[in-house]
Amino acid sequence: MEVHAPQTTNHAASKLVPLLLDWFAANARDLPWRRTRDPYAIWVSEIMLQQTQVKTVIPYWERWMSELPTIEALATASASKIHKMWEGLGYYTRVRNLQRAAQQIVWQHVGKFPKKFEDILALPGIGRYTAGAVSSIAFNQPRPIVDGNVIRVISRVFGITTDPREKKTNAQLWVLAEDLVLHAARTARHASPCSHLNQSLMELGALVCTPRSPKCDVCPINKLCVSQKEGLQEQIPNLSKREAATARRFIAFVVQRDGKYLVRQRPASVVNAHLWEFPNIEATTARQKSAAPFEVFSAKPLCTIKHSITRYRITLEAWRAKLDEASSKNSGRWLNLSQLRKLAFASAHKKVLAHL
DNA sequence: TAATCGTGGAC
DNA sequence: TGTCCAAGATT
Repeated sequence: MEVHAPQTTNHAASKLVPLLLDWFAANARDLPWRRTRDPYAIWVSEIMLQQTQVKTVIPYWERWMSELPTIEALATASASKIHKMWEGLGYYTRVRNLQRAAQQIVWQHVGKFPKKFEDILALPGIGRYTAGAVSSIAFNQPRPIVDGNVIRVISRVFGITTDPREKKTNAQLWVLAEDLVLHAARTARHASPCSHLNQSLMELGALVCTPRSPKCDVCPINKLCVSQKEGLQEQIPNLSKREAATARRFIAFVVQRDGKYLVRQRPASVVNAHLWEFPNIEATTARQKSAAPFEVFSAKPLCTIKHSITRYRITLEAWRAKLDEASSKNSGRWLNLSQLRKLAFASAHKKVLAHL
């Protein structure tokens, strides 16, 4: 077999790949989705893991695979069920795209998860990273991946000091990641080399090559690492700083009548779309105060929840309140506690619910 | 392209 | 305790 790989990085790849594969074989965590090669199960794990820590995902993934063990089961599940199963994970568009993709697989691929990279990439909610992850992990195909871990590991090893989010630098990272996985594909010493090479980069980033205080002394590739040699571990990756968070305050109204509470479902195309909440308004200055159809009657708030959504630091005060019948327009539903607990609530409002 | 989308872990 | 940020995708 003739292989025409770029000369520049092939040398580095030939040294890095065996070190990474050996390290992964000895140090990989026993994560539940690593006990299967079912592409559906691996796909679900990848969607859940987007911007979400492993520790958080594990119980969600276990529950999901128990309740919705097949693509067919997901494709036909109710919207309320999939939202409830995702409750607390955040980025709720993910779960709707997951189901849309399952339905697309049923129509277009006879219910069987596609193996062709372009078909995987065409599914809703699957971008370049996730397509590469499922291709390599489930099917051992030599497709590169670049996630937050890989950005850190590769940019440190190769001493890349430019911002990895810049187009040019990002493209460079994908090329380097591809060099590595292509080299792994030619390695006969390990089973599933593409799967394990890609996972080794992420695992190394998660366990050793961490954002702060990387454990360079136990790193399997420290002798090849430019950052380690030059002491640039804390400078790389060179990410620009985030915008400072903005404070916002919301008032939620807990209205009770005959053992039932008034709740509403958030509309599409807003934060926490489709999730349930107690009626609320954003607190503004007294001068601009908007007329709320509620009259607060308790002297103290029921509870005060502090949380953050993207770049907003939010304080949510929940008050017992009466409905102003004159101005109320039947916006919401009256449900008892048992019924409320079956709905998917936005996280802050779920905490309010816990106080009732 | 840059902004947006959630939440909780970790230090 | 505030800050960063975690197996990104979409618009």
